[in-house]
Amino acid sequence: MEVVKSIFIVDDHQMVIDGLRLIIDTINGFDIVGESTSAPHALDILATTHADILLTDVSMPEMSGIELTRLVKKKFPHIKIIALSMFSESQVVAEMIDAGISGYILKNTGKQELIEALNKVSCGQNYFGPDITLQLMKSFKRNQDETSRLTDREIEIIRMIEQDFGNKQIADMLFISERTVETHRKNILRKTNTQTVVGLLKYAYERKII
Amino acid sequence: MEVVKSIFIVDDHQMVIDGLRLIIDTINGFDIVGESTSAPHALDILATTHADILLTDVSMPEMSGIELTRLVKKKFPHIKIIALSMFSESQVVAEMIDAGISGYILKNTGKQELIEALNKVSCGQNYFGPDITLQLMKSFKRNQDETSRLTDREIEIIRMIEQDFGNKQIADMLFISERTVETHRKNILRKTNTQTVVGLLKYAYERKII
DNA sequence: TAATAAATACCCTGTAGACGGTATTTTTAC
DNA sequence: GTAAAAATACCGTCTACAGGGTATTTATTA
Repeated sequence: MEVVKSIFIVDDHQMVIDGLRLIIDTINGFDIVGESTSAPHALDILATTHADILLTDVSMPEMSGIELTRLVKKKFPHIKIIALSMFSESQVVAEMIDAGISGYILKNTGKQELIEALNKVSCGQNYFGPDITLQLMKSFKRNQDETSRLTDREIEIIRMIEQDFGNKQIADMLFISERTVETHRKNILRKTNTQTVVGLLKYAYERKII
Repeated sequence: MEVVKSIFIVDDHQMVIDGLRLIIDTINGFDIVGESTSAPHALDILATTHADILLTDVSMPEMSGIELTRLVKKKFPHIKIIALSMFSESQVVAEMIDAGISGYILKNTGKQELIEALNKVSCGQNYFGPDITLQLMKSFKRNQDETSRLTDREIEIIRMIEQDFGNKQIADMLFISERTVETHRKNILRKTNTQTVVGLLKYAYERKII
């Protein structure tokens, strides 16, 4: 007898959830046990609902898919997570992988990819669409000599740079030395492979870091 | 016998045009003689259509309301122009006034304002909604010591600064001296009342200059 | 045609920040 | 408990650019 896997869906657009339901209803072996348009809300429900697989959007208003993934993996490590996204930004994909996802699929690809992902993940494997893999390869190549992931502190400082604060001001606000801010700035520019503030901000905007 | 004024509408959203039609149909003394969702297209039609009043959107893809206004005023000086906009950015309003509009109304205000504007403008007067007047007053106060309108060249340079080009590069691309770029940059910062590139770009983004 | 605005150009000064190091403490992870 | 990652900190150099002038040529407009 086949084991039916239970799925929980989180996406801030109800329409997307409905679409996923339609697709999943056509395949055997999976059962949707819950849904939510809000990540924090989903966390609450998951405490009282048994789910094997969590399908979650990446960009959501209250809480990003990355944060949700981290929290779910912490509280319910047995739940496998598949990320759904409109974009294949390698920075985001990398963070999601780091957060513990088992799969990442693009919303604009066909239902076949979703089905394959569900099957793979449900039997313990990972699934990343061809586009994603390609992106990751590129990104890896570009950053093979650089650990390019920005730290929380660095992102915090990027946000302040964007507010047009100088090193002195940032130092005062964070209660750290101006030297430290300089170091952070230096590391940020190196990691993002940019040379000036303007280039950095473009980089940040493109990757939706700020 | 009342003279019926003919109106031409330009807005890239057909929905807005339809809404305006509904409102204008309820009032006497006005007749819609044409419409277009494209500014260049509208210019063509106006050559063969008699219109007294042009209702135009401010932000449109191919050609902005400002450009359209300038061209219409040049080719058909008798046509009175009323600008429609979602925003009351004083910079934009000022440019529209400079271009030769007779009225400026916000899209989110009631139909009463539109009717009043049409009546005022059709008998040779101007009409600017209370919000607009307020904005202009503020702006005037802020810039009374500064001629703050940016020139075309200056905006061109802002766009290049945004692309993260240095003074040297900009100079080369525009075939002018680096000194000239420095002067422009200086004037831009003075006019926009900003100190750094980042501040300038924030200013530009807020006012939708770039 | 006279006046005004815009675009062009040069010079000098001071400083913020980009870029090169090195190094210690704290936090996280295994 | 130890290794790795992140955050902290300092130093020197050098350049791009902000900010202060002044001035000429080229539209534009009255």
